[in-house]
Amino acid sequence: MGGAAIETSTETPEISPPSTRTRLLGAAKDLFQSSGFHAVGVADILAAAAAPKGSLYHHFPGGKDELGAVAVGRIAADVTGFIEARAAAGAKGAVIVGQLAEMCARRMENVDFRWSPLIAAVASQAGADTPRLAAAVVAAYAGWQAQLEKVFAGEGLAGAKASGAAQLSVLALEGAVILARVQRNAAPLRSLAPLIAGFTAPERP
Amino acid sequence: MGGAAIETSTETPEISPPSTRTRLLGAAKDLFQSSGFHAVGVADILAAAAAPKGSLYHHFPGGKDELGAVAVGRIAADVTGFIEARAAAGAKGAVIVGQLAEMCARRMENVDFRWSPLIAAVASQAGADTPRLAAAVVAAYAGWQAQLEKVFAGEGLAGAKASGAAQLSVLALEGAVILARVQRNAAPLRSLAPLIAGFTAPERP
DNA sequence: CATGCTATGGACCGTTCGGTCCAGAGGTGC
DNA sequence: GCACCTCTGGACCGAACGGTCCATAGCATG
Repeated sequence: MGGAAIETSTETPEISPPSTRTRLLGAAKDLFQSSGFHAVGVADILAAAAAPKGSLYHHFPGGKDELGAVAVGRIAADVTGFIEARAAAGAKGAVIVGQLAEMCARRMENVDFRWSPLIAAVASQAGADTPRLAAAVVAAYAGWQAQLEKVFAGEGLAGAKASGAAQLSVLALEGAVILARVQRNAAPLRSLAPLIAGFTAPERP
Repeated sequence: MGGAAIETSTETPEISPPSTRTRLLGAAKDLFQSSGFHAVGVADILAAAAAPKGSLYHHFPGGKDELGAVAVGRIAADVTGFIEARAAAGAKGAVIVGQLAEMCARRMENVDFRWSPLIAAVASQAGADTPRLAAAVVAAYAGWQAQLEKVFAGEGLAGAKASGAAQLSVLALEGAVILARVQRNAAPLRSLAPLIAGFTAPERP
């Protein structure tokens, strides 16, 4: 394990070793998105990350729950970053959602629909026994929605309308991902862009 | 593989013992919708149904997988029946979807969002290790979509448009259920009716 | 009554689960 | 050198998992 490289790209204000912890998170992200939370065992994550058990519980004393929560946070941050970048580039909200959907579609097609982006697969499994995971999921959805709402508002939609459009975007994306995965067909994802565009179009006379 | 002829065995075709098999199915339906597939153990189902283990594997030799598949078939049939009834009564597609959403909203509010209708919670967990469950989920979505498509077509929408509207209805319902559950707020569900209505409104001249 | 079949009641099984514990490697400051 | 700390490696654990097995209860038949 080369310890020379230092990645400061992530948060963790303290000294942050890039190696094991990062690999654990990467493996967790990938596996949770592939199979959901309950279907993945810590042994699977450990194997994928080539890490021993002790390391996991050293870096994540909260165990699987905490690992899942942080992983969801990372996934959410990926999406958040994408939205932010596109918004900064001046893209309209409907376009951003369309690009997000197209990205999801491509990635799912590439792996034969054995994996799905976003967190729908995890969202429906967070319960009282996994408080941190549940909180992370709530935060992720709230974050996306708030961000999109700002974008929509920025392009002139009235408050309630912007909020509704943001909510619709998130729910449609998650629903489309589920449907696409089950049907092994990206069509639902590709139907989103015109839908959002229509919803956010200026009022009809 | 296509059709996925899941034997839903509608309503006790033989001598009807209202007993063990029915209780098992009811418990399975409820628990899977509450917590998803992997999070529920057969012991939980057994306890909720007050049935011994032997009975489960007598009635469902395929084990948990088969039980889940049949349970999903029942859930799907419930919804199918509702759509059929409303359609027969002459309701428009958009209205039916709105009523479905409102029904979901009410039920989720009643149990403080600890339970969700439909099968989103199960859909994202069906994998290669649960072939029957996966097939049942596919069949459920396909069934709803086909049924709604027929309703939309019946009220004058062109083929592609009717198909799109049906797909949108299903994906939006599932997405809204997930979002509503996570946020503990039925607002996403209540935003659906106008959305579908707008989408299926007659083309502007 | 004897037979045969379905359904039930649990004891029991091997596996896998998430989690704990501790010995020690490797670095850093005194 | 020594003490101290973070991090790694993996043996180990009790509990829970899904599933098998069989004795037998109930109830139709011959």
